[in-house]
Amino acid sequence: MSEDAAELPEFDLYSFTPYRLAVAAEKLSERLARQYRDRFGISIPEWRVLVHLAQSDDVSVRDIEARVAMEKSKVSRAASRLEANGLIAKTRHEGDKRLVKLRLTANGRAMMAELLVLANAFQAELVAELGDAATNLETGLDRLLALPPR
Amino acid sequence: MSEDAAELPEFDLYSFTPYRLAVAAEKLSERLARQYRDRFGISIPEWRVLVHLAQSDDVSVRDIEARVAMEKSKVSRAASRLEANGLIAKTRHEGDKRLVKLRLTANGRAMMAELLVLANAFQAELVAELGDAATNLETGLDRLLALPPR
DNA sequence: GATTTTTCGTTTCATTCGCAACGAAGTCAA
DNA sequence: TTGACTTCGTTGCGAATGAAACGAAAAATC
Repeated sequence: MSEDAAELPEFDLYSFTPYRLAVAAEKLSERLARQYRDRFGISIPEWRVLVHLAQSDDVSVRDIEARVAMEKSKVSRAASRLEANGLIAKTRHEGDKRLVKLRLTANGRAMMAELLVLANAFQAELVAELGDAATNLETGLDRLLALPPR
Repeated sequence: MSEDAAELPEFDLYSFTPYRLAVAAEKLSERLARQYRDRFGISIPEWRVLVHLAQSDDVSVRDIEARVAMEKSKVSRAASRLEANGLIAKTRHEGDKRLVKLRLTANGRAMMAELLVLANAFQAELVAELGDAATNLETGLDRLLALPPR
């Protein structure tokens, strides 16, 4: 008997965790990115650099690469744009001349003062929207982020 | 008195949910993408198209755009690559000639037979790795994905 | 102290992306 | 019918991306 095409294994995209996670992340990112863009004219990579600089001054590109999960070329380009826009200053490290020191300018600090308030509000609103599930989500993310790379 | 730079609001990047979610999603995606690439030579957009085609045949670009959360241009280009590689066939819809009908070729089906097994194994392994937290994560994602867009 | 190795940040290159514009096809309304 | 409007999929364009190559500087090795 001539057979139909073989059956494929069962698989449900909508319960596939990597897919769900990607869609959820994109959803939040887009929501947030819209705020940054509209209010401050910055992108997500730029946002990450700025946030890290707000937490600790005089950081190198390498530091940021390690701490905010971004390729160094991405960091480098984001930093250049931020410098061009007068939000950060780039100077050479005195001791080790390979390193760059990134630091918020006065303008940058002023902007971050606004931006961080907004970010905190975003987080609070999100937690409120999620209700009970907020705790579940964070527990899951904790565990996931703690998984060894492979 | 000349004042130091004003204090910035407290903000912790590592407890900021959009950031955590983005990093987690990227972590899983990368892990998965490596498998696809190494074993089958396909990208994530191509993967999404293929998976949807495995679930329901004769789909249009518009359908995929709606169901797998991808821009139509991304779908279109992914489909073109897949066609060039002989994994799917593109034909015009008979009734409405604007539409394209996408369908797995025999080669495509054969590959998906393998690929889907791998995907299921990936999911199972992930759940095992997450342990209890797997349920938490899914509950959180359910709620997050159900949030109205804004 | 000279020379190999490593680290740091930038830049080049090819690819991919999102957005807008487009032609083709279908729908709707006068 | 005819003309306006919408929908579908592709493509052109400029921007962004990751990977690799690069020069400069520091560290390690001999």
